Amino acid sequence: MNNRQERKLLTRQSLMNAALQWVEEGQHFSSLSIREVAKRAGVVPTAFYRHFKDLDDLALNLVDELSLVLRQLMREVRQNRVNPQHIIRDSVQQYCQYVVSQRVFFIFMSQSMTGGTALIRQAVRSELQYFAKELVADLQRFSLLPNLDPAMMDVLADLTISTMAFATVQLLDLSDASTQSRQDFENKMSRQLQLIYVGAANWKRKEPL
Amino acid sequence: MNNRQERKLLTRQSLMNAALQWVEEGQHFSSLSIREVAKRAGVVPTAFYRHFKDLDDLALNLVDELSLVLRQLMREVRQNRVNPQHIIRDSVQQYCQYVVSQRVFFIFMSQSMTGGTALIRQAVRSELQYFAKELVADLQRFSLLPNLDPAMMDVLADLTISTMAFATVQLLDLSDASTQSRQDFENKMSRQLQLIYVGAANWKRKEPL
DNA sequence: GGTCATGGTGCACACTTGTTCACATAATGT
DNA sequence: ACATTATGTGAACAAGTGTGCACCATGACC
Repeated sequence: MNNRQERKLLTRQSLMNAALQWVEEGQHFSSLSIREVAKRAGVVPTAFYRHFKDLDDLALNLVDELSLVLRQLMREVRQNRVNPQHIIRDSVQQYCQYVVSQRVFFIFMSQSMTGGTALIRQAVRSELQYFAKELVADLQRFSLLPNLDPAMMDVLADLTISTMAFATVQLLDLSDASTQSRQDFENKMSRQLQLIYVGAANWKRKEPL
Repeated sequence: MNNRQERKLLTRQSLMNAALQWVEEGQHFSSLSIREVAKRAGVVPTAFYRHFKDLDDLALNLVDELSLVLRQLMREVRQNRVNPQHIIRDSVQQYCQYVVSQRVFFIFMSQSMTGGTALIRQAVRSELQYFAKELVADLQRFSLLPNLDPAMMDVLADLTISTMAFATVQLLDLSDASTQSRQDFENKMSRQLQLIYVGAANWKRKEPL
């Protein structure tokens, strides 16, 4: 047979995909069992232990995959940036499309933010933090919003991420998948972000607490 | 013995409390079993069926309880409103305090937004919708933000709720419970909401999409 | 006071779960 | 070529799971 490492990575991937399949079917990750994931991966239960200590371990590796997915998302959105007049609307549209195409990862992310072990929540949160940091970097790179001091910049980034994250949950749950309601949703999301950035643009340094 | 109905309500409440206890211990609701909840309620497993069809049924009733908790929260915050100069900061502070005092309900809410059955997610979401509606009503009652048309008013309300919901998740997870980090958190949350409402105040009707 | 419905009990069943252990098989290193 | 070591197998166990059933005690009702 082929290289042994490759074979190992292959079944390992099978296990991770099996877990994702589980959450894609609407089940919660925390109700997944070792036997179930093994069965779906077409492997005997005990083989699981050759790859992961337990399901939390597997989840952490899924977060790593999620991390890659998020980074690619950022790259794509950054590259396709064209007209600065429509940054928000265009970014939102691309974002939504990406979420739909990578649905299962974002479901997993949503579940893990409130679901898993403290460690897993921590891991997901730190991914989002990274996202926020990048956003701040972008805003500074183009010298947008010079009226915001660094602290407010962080607040703005966190708020942006928070809004996107919550919107993502709703988008994933959008039962009516018609083009119309998708469009409505994107409009609403754009409006929300616009509201935030109008606020940022009009922020005065000395705003009281 | 006492009235039979009372007795029934009592064990029913025991079951619901047992479920809450489970999530309070950091477990996810979806990994709760009938036998476990029965054991914690000090009752035999089959007795469960005298009160609920299954665990989803119980969860729905928990959402009803959650509903009451949320309504009381609104009432409290509305009553204690004093200085309009500090509405946001004061409301945030009261809100955070309430979340901490009713911790378990908000954990359950967080879990259920991304966790449970479609039906349960729906139920929780509709509670939040109600919250948003009330917020809009308040804003209109005091004729604040007359520059916003009804559609933008809804956007603003949704955004507010979204921000609060996401912040709640973080607050519940705040490992460091020191007064200092609590204070920092409340400040950040206040800043975020201020940003939003500065945006709302400066919103022009004709803002492009 | 006798009947009945209600809510709780205990047992039973078949099924799933995590984890162990001895074993097979085939790629790898020498 | 041979010994080793990594990966997957299968049986086995004790524990936990949902749920059906017969039962029983007792408050409710006429």
